[in-house]
Amino acid sequence: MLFLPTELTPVGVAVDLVVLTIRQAQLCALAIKRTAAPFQRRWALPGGFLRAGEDLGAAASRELEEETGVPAGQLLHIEQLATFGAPKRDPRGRVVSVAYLAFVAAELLPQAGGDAAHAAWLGVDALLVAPMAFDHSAILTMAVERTRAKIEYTNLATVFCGATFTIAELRAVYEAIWGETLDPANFHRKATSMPGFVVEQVGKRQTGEGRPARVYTAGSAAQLSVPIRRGR
Amino acid sequence: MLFLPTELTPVGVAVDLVVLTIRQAQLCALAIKRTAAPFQRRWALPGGFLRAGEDLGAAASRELEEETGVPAGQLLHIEQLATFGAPKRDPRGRVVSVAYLAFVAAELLPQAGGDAAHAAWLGVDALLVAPMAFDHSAILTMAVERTRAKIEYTNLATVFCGATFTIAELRAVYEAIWGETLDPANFHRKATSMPGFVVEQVGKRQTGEGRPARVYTAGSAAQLSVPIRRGR
DNA sequence: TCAAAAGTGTTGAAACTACACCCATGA
DNA sequence: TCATGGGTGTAGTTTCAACACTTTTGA
Repeated sequence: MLFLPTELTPVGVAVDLVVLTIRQAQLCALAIKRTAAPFQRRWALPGGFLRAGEDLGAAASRELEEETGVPAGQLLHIEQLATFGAPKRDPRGRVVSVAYLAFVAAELLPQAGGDAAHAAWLGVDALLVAPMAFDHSAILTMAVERTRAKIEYTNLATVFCGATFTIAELRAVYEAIWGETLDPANFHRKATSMPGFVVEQVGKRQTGEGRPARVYTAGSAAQLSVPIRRGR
Repeated sequence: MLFLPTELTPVGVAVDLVVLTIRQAQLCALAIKRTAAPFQRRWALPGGFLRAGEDLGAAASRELEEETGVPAGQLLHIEQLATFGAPKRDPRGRVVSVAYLAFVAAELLPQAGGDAAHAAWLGVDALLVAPMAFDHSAILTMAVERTRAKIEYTNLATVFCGATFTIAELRAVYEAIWGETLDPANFHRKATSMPGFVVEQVGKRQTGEGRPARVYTAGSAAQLSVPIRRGR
């Protein structure tokens, strides 16, 4: 283990982001349409190179704020997903990319699709059938799988809701991410009885027709003692 | 997103390994005693720099074989753990390290402690109380947590056993990794009734006193339909 | 009064824990 | 025959899915 930099091939270190939110009952990811070669006109994940003296997580947070305008904070989750480093993944040179996964509440996002037509929120299923730039389809696939698994045993689904939400809104998050419907009665019982999952607030809210629902905020239990289950 | 290499700080990309096995009913990791500065005489994880044109996973497998003599194959598991890239994690320069987690059956390992005194299998608890080189304590901590969680819902505990094993030997793996005892009767029922977890072989084996036990091999189900549970 | 969504009750099935008990071997 | 660990039986408890039913609102 001799040292830098003589024996080393030049390697670029990049950070790519899978930013997920829920729009129109669909799990959506932020995608950027490439305007230059390689992979011109294909969709790509937002990302960029690591800066001098910058921590990996800091680079990811910086990119997230640049692309969405949302500063790192409470109604937001960001975690490292995996690192992709196949020798030929970028035709221009050797680039190792550390992928991050972020969840953002839709209510925090600017109304429009972003700056011009080159950035868009696209449903992940639609995005995955189109060919994406680089190995970004593989990154997105892994991100969606991780997300589907993670909301089972953590309270991270609450991040997709705003600061306050009803149990039905929280259930809609699970249904959008898993693509299956859940029994409203059983989900309600489970969510409200799980210690630390959600915290009841004063007041009620009506979302369309029917009886108004109680309002909750996210609880403090990051790990759920009993998982929320998908179909078996 | 202009390109390489002008705007980039020189970054070294390394691969570090957490290699786990079970010895004397203890979860043990392979550690290397550093002989040079920095962190001279501290324990470090095995690792090295990524080579030109080499995939990350290939670099990890290569390091694993170099350090343990075990070629990548059946009785072995290796997966990416996480990437560590704090700016000051290596005092000699900027190094981003992709950590991998490997499980090896003890029976595959050479009998002695390895080549000389600078490599050793140490119990993870003992290793974690001593100060390690770089941020390797953090990497090892994450590896142990991942391992403890992962054997709950996958069949990876079988990797720590040899090609064939008894249910009691498999139970001993869980007990070593979790540091708690499990009910032999209930564990036996669960392991043998789980579809695809273990496959019964002809023959029996006696491990010390008592009735000889049936012999099994690992089944094909990577994910267990119902988790093996630790104490709640 | 009706439709719709929120929320509670109930029941039968399944899974789990704890532990009693039998089986097969060596000493 | 005793000690030891392998393996099966079983009873009480807990969890869960399914769905009936009540509550609260707007139209």
